[in-house]
Amino acid sequence: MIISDSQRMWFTTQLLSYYKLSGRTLPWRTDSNLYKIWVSEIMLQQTTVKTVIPYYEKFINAFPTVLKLSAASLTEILLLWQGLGYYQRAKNLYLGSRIISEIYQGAMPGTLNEWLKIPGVGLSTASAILAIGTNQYHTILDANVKRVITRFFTISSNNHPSKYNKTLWEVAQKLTSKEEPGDYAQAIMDLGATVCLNRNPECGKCPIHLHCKAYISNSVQNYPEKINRKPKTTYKEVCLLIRNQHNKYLFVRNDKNKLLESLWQPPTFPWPETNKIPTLDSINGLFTLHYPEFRSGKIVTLSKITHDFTHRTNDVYPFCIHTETKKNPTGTWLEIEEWKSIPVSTLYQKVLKAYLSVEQS
DNA sequence: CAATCGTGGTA
DNA sequence: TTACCAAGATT
Repeated sequence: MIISDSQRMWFTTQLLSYYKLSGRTLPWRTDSNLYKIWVSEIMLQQTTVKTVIPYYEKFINAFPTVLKLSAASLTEILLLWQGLGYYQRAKNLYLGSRIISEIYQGAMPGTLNEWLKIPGVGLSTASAILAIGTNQYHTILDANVKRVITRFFTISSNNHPSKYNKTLWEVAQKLTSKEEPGDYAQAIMDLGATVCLNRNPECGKCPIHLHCKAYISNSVQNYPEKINRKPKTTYKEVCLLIRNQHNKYLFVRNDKNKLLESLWQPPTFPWPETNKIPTLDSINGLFTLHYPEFRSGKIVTLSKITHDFTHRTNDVYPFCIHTETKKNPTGTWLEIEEWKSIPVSTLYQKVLKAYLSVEQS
């Protein structure tokens, strides 16, 4: 793809004046610094601005500097992150804050290679941080940029995803403003997020639509190409609300599975039968296998909870077990409403809230 | 490198 | 209701 200097100049000029005129006012754009931009960029990975804003405000309020963040505990951080998803990001921010505090003495890194060593920071995020934070000449390639440039040049993958991605990086780089790379990065993201929308783009409001190949050929809806996803599978599990003689419930931290790792939840075990649902009688064998110390006591069957992830559906079959154990298992005993003091995923918040509403009725 | 990792919004 | 998708990185 050949892009001349004059093409680039026109493209960037249009975007920069668009940004100056109608760029969004966002929390991480006011009273900004590299730390806050880093936090915002991590939160915004695969997550919409609207969802991020309240999380960002709470996070920066609790951890206003990288040193404050590095002095926190992972639990404190996950408490503020719960419900936002992709929890490895929170752990990476924590790890990164420790690196910056110890290796860089709290000074935010100023080069691309330094940022690329921070966990969770890839090429696009590192470039965004430096372009926006320091106006260094770096190119970003996020979903917004991909949407804008695949439409503008009608770029297709032709079943060569690797070559496709390489082309996108090259085009994105050739278009990047050399004078104002920071504003340019924010301009093209604002355009993608508010005008060049995935569905129902508002091409009439677009500052570059007159030269947009997809607009000219009336094929905007064909770009970018849709991602072929694997068919979603259903995963069934039994969830145990284990209640002891002090009216406390057992919570455990997920240290085994990558999904929802480091978050807390009631104990669970997988339900292997695809076509049968777990019942009081049928869970007995597996219950004995997984939690022999809690075999005694009454068992109450609760309603199924379903939760959709991107790649699979979880069907959770909760049971409430009454037990009188003096053993101290791995985990912690809490009053049912005390789950709010530990980080819990949206999935298990659903389970707990449903149980609580049944308990009260 | 294709699969994995969360959640809420939207059509 | 279901499917798709968002300021991607990692393995």
